[in-house]
Amino acid sequence: MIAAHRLMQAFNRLDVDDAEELIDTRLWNCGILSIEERHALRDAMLTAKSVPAYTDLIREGDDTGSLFIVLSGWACRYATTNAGARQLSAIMVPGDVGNLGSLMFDRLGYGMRTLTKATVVALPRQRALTLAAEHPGIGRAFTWLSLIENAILSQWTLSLGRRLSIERLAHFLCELSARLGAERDNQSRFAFPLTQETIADMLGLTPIHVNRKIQQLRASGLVVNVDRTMWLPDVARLRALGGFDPGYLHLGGPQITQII
Amino acid sequence: MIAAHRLMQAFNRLDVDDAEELIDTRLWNCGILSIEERHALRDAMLTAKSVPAYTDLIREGDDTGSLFIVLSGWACRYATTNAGARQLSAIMVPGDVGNLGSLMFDRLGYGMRTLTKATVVALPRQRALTLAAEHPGIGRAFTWLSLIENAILSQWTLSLGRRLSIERLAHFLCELSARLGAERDNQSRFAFPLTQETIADMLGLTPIHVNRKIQQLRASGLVVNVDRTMWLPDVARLRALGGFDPGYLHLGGPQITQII
DNA sequence: CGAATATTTGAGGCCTATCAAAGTGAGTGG
DNA sequence: CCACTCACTTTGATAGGCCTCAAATATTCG
Repeated sequence: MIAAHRLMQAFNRLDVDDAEELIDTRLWNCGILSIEERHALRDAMLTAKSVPAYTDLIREGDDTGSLFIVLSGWACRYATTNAGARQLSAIMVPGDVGNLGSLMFDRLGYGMRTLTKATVVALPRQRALTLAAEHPGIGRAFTWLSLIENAILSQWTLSLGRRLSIERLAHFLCELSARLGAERDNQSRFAFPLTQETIADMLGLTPIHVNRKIQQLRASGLVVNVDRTMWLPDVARLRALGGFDPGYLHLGGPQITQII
Repeated sequence: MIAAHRLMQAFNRLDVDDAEELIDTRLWNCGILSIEERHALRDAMLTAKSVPAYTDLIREGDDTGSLFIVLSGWACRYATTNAGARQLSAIMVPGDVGNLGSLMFDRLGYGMRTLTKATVVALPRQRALTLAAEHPGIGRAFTWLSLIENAILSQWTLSLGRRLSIERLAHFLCELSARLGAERDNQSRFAFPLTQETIADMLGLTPIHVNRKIQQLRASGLVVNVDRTMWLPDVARLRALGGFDPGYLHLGGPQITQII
C-alpha cells in the first residue's frame, strides 16, 4: 500500500502559461455560472499538476479529501470484486470532474486513476463546499454534473445488462464521440488512448473478446483506428447498432437554470 | 400512447390522517435539514396520491414536470433497448426520490413505474427548485441523494459487468436489506413484493435463470422466502457471497454537512 | 535494439439464454 | 364452495455468446 503522501509526490508542479486554457471544463462551461462565480472557480483551479499514466488519484476505500478535475488526459473510476475483476464506473475526458462524491462522502467505495498522462486539479473538499455555499451557481453546477453522471451510469447499466458485446462497444464509442464533441457531417475523429484491456473493464468483457468485436466493427466499415486515433466514418449507422441517443448527455447544458 | 393528463387520472386522492407518518423519507431524514426546512418540505408533500401496481409515472422519453417521491410501496426506473429488452437502473423503496434528474432535465431518457400499489408525492419541478433556492439545506439534500444514487449505480455496474448471477443476486438482496433497515443480529426479514421477472430485469438476467439461482440460494440456506416475505438467516455469509459492503449506501447520513 | 506492453489468433468449455411446457397460487364468478 | 382464469414459478433440453487458457505477432519505449 502506498501512503497518501507518497501519492502526492507523484504530482509534479505544472508550468501554466495560460491558465485560461486549462479551465475549459464542463463545470466551467455548463452555462450555469455567473461571471463572478467563474472568477471564484478559476482562482481555485490554478493548482493544476501533471500526473503520469495509470496513477491512482484515489485508491479503493481511501479517504478522499479533494475533488479531482481532469484538465487534460483521460482518467477513470473503477471498483474491483473480491475475485479481483475490475469494472470501470466512469470515464473522464478533459473537462470532467472525477469524484463528485467526495463533496459529501469521506469514503467513496471506488478508486480513481489516470489512463494517460494527465493534468489534474485537486480541489480540497472544504474549498469546494465553501465555493458552493458562497456561490449558489457553483453548487447548482455540482448538482447538475452529478445528475448527468447518473444519466450516463443508467445508460451503462442498460448496456451491461441487456446489450450484446458489439452493441456495447458501438454505444460506448458513440458516447465518447459525442462527449468529445468530435462529430461533423456524420463522421467523427478523435484521439483514442485506451487499451483494449481498459475497454474490456469498461464494458464488462474480456480483452480478447473486445479485440474480436473491434475487428468485426472494422470489417463492417464502422470503425477505422490506426495509431491511437479513432475514426468513425458513419456515425448514424454506429448509433443504430449501439442503440445510442445522445439526449441523456444533455450536451447543450441545462435548459432549466431559472429559479423563478 | 396515453396522454399525460390520462396518467394523472390514475392518481386517486389519498386520505391522509397522519401526514407526519407519510413523510418519513430519506430526504426528510438525511440529517441535513433544519426545523424550518422540514416544515417547508412537509408542506410541499401533503399532496400524496395512491397509484396501482405497474403504473407508469414517467414513460421513456417523456417530458417530466415533477419529482416523484415514493412514500409507500416500491417503484423502479427502467430503460429498454431497441430490441425491447428492459433493464432497471434503480429501485425505489418507501422514502426514496425516484427521478432527481427532473430537477434539471426536461427529458430523462428512462421511465419510472410502480412495482406495487404505492403512495407517491408529485413535487412539481418549479416547486422543488424554489424550495432548494430558498432553503440551502434542501438543495444540499438533493445533491446528497443524487450522490448516493451515483454510488449505488456504480455498484450496479460492478455487479452487471463482473459478478456471476448468484453473486449479483446475493449483492442485490444485501443492498435491499440494508436500505430497508431490516437487519438485526446477522438476520434480516422484510416484505418482498418483486416478481422474479422484475429481479431479472434488474440483474440483467432471464427470469428462468433467476429462478434457478434463487433455488440455489435456498438450498444453501442463505434465503428463505415464502408468501412474499424475505428472510435472510445469515446476512454475513450472504454478504461474503455477493461481495457486499454497505459503506457506499452511507446509511448514517452525511458526515459532512458543515460549510465552515 | 531489446524488453515490456498491447494486439491478434486458435481451441475448447462454461455460464446464461432460448424454447417449450408443466405446476402452483391467487383472484373471480357462478 | 368450486371451476376457471391469469400470472407467476418451476422444470427440462438445447444452443449460443463470451470466457479461459495458451501462444504468436505487433507495437511502444527506454
